[in-house]
Amino acid sequence: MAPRRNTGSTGTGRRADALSRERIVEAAVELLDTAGESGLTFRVLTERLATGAGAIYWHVANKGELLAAATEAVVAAALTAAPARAPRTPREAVRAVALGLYGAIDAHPWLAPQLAVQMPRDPVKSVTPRIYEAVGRQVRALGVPESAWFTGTSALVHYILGAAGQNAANGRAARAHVGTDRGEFLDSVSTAWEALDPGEYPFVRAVAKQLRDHDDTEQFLAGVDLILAGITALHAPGAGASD
Amino acid sequence: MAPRRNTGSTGTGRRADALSRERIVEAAVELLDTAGESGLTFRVLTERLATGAGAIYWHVANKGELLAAATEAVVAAALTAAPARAPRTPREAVRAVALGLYGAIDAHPWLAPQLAVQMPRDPVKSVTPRIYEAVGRQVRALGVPESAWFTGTSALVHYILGAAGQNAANGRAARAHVGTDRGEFLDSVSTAWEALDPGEYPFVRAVAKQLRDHDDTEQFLAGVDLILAGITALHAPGAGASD
DNA sequence: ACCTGAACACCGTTCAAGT
DNA sequence: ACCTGAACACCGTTCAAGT
Repeated sequence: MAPRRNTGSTGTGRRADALSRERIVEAAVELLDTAGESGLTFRVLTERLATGAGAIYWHVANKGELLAAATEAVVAAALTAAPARAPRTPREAVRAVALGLYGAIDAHPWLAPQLAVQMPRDPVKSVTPRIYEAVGRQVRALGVPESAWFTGTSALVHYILGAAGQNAANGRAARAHVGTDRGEFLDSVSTAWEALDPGEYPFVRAVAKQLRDHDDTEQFLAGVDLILAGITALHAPGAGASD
Repeated sequence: MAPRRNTGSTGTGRRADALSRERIVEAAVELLDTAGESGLTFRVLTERLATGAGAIYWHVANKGELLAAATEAVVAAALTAAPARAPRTPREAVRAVALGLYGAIDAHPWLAPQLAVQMPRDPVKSVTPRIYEAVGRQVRALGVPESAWFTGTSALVHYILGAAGQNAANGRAARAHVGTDRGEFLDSVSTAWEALDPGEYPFVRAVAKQLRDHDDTEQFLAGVDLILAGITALHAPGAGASD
């Protein structure tokens, strides 16, 4: 049963700190950021907001809806934020949007699984069209034929979500090893890869040192460039290749 | 505390249906496939295997380890399975590996979030090196310089996981709408996209019909081809472009 | 209209006890 | 060495009752 929502004017004074869907979502994001997905609990949310469980359920149908709202709030903010430097070419514009999403997922690691699950769940109201619109506009600006728009955009979106998700999980894994930062963590993985069986894992051993030396963000952008190069190589023989 | 494991010879006759880590993992996969991730519960696992909870905990440290073991079993099988037609070129070989992973995630939708979380968690024993090895060997066979191996391989892996994850979530979402198959589901999404605000979502509206008409697997392979084209465009001016 | 908080059904995990 | 099953702490959700 869907809960009733704030239907508008309650007439007179509400307390300044009155409970609202907005405040609940805000508190949820804070909790997710500081304590991770398993840290978001109706009990601690209840304490933080100094209410009862029922109060939250009056504003929000269930935990899934709360997670969806938290996801949408954070992604909307990330897509709205202007890039540090105004992009001068379509390629730069694609990179900027990609970096914006990558950064948001890096800052809020709980976003990654959430986006994967939620994007198709409600593909209309949810965050999906926003992401496709933001990325797709820049693909269109590349000057490739319309038939290439959808393929190029969804390839980019899938790559961005996949790469950012792995990066976020890397951060979680690094944090799990006490006293280890991301660099040391990748270092130890690289060492372990070098020790794998040469017969079974020749390739992994060969790239182990590239894993050690790589910079996450650079690597991410290199992947974006690969897809961009593919888009312009398969389409648009003349235009759009400048940068 | 890590549980003790089966240390080997118990001497004499065990029951033919004796509990074992293998049987537990097998039952877990079955449960995940039929009931989804939320369907895997120690209680129903306990019933299915006709034991007590403690028995399972003797073989498996906790639920996370059980999920990791289930993931590895399924992915290993998918990577080992020979493709229907022997690939004749490096590009075909990349496509075959990509399709294998895509198909495994499509058949076992719970794999997608599991892979995202688990790959970095134990990047040595776990499934990660297997996937990188399988994909990377074919990238190497493309004939591009060694400096391009890692970037190209991780771009492909991230894309594959991202795309397969979205596809799996699409399936879940479609199944959630009663009496709706994947095609009807995408149809309704496409219609909804066409109804979005023209000022805010011009791009999404423009590609709505391509969303309706597309074939999931074709679309996935088109993305793989985009990355392959990018790899050969940015590297290997001479070799590797035949197909 | 909005909130309280006890109660319910369910979950992963532990552990003394058995064989 | 391997298994039993009651018990524990915790979770999301409901709902009669208050204001």
